[in-house]
Amino acid sequence: MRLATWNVNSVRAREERLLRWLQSSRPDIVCLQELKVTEDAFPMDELRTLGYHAAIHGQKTYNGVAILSRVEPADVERGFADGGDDAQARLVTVRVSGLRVASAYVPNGAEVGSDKWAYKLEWLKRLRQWLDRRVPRSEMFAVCGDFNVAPEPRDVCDPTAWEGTVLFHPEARRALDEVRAWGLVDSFRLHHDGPGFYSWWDYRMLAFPRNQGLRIDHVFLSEPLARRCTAATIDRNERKGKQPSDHAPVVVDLDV
DNA sequence: ATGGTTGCTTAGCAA
Repeated sequence: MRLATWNVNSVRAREERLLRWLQSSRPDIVCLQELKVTEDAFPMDELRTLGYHAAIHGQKTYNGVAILSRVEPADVERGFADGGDDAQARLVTVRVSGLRVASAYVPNGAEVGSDKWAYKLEWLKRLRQWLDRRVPRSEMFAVCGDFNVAPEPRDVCDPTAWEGTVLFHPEARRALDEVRAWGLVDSFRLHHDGPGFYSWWDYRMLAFPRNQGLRIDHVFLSEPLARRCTAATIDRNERKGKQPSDHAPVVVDLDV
């Protein structure tokens, strides 16, 4: 089974590329982030033609997440449902093919010290609490998405320059560590050790051709599922060409 | 400190 995550940065702007990529990569399950549309504007008919169902948590203009799957999903859950502020559409969860899968769009945080920064740290804390409350560690579980945090120096093109920014800040890394301490395995690092692997490159300053990126998109797996992960890749090719997203898809293969 | 780019929405925000 092939599982992928991709921040498409507007599903309308990326519709053609998304459809083309689905046909070439043939994933069974795809977590999408930054749809920037409500559910009624989601290109459901086109995706159905390619054989996908979709669980959508949409929002106008900002955010918006979805999970595409070849098998019809069950138990669709939107947001944390923890009694806190769920106004921003950043989390959707399904059960499908014996797995539980979550698509997450962690807040960017704008600027260290801002309200949005506080919201980012709080959101990661709520994600850990949600895992504690809702997901048994024995489950085959994957939480995939744009975490807007690079875990380690090897995940950053220039760690010294990026140190202390919202994407590579000690507090954000600690908050992500707390999420992972639930018992999540970074699938990409099961298969690749070195630096130089990134999933996001700024549109500006020729960041992509210079490979000045960060690895902020992740597929985190529960222990039972991590044991079945046979491959993990970042599809750099999808960042090339006309009108790419600023993020590349991350793809894992699972022996399930 | 600022700028560089893209997307959504209509000059400015978010990333």
